[in-house]
Amino acid sequence: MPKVGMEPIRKAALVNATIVEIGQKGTLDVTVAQIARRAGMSSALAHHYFGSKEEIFLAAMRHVMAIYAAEVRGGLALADGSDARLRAILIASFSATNFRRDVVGAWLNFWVLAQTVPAAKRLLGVYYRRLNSNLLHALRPIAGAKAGEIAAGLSALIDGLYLREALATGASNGAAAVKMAQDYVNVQLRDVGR
Amino acid sequence: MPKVGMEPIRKAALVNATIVEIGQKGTLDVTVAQIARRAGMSSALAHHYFGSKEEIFLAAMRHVMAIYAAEVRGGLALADGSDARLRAILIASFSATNFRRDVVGAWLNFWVLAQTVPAAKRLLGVYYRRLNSNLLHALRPIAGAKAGEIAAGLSALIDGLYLREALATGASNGAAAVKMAQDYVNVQLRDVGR
DNA sequence: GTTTTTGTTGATTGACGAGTCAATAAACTT
DNA sequence: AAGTTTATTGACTCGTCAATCAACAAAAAC
Repeated sequence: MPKVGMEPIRKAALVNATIVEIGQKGTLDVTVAQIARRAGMSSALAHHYFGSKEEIFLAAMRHVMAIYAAEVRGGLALADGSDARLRAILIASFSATNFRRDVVGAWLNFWVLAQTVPAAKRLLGVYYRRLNSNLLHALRPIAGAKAGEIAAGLSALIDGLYLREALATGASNGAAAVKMAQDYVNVQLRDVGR
Repeated sequence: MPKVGMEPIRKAALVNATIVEIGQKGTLDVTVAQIARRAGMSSALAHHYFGSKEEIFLAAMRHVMAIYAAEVRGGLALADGSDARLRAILIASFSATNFRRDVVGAWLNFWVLAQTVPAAKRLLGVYYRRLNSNLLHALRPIAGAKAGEIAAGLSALIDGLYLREALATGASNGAAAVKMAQDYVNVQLRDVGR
């Protein structure tokens, strides 16, 4: 019963299934068959649309990052002033969509993937550069010369908070993470002199 | 040419080879044969001594953590006063032995392993609890009520710095990491009022 | 000096999984 | 209506790898 125009639907389903599967299993060691099954199709079809497992992984990674980027952009568009901009970035980083357990689990595994697969590394590089640029833009007016240092520390802290979330057993708590990151910035700024 | 008393030597060689292999390849996807080959023996012998691949991984993880714990203990033994204790922990965390690229790469992969293998998760739990207890012990006298919060932030920051190191391309720089972590503490303390 | 323990490996087994292929069928094109 | 494109899958290939086994050798124990 082939309906035409399935490609984007199938691809999207596979991408979502990949994120859930990797995040839930907590490893990149998921089979194409498992992903395809979760997405409601045969593994042959998954190969048909993506060509290889690696491509599936990269598409999933791209998707996670795209969602994140969109959310940041959305928040930033409404933010007025440096403090608000900073806050918007943090809120997006730990939002319900991005800070969900399985998504964070997927992130952790994409980090690992980036160690092996150049394309994944490039993707991650894009993310880091964008985050840094966003942070700098928000910080420079209020932190001056120390903006660079604070941005570096903050982004490391964000990564660390993600890592903890991936391993935590309790319910995930984005608000607490935002609070901790925000506190870091506040204290650093107070040190600079507002 | 079987010399007797090989067991501990072989096991140690396998553990080291495992860390290097995982760290260098940047993935848990290393075969027993690769590890054994690097350690100068057949894969059958590796199985003979450890029983399974998982046991080899766990032994390697235990080893990395044992080295780290020993180094912290060593530093702490010489440290006089809270500031010195804190400093000792940070220096050990980013020392040349523990902050080596392949070791950090192995760490990252052990994090992933902990998502799947309960025994690995337990091991990591031990590490976290010990780190937290060490940090609290050093911080309580100088940070009072805020000690818990600072310890949590600091350990997340340490994790984040490890993560960056695992992904960084340039030469590893433990001193910079120590500086950043130390700065975090300093600023937080200044906020509390010394 | 025979038996047992310890060390060691090449060869084999058995499972699993990525990727391919041939076949089937609905839907568009002309 | 014939031909082409798109969707879809079951069956198969081929490689890889963890784990086991049988066999051999040196030391230690008896």
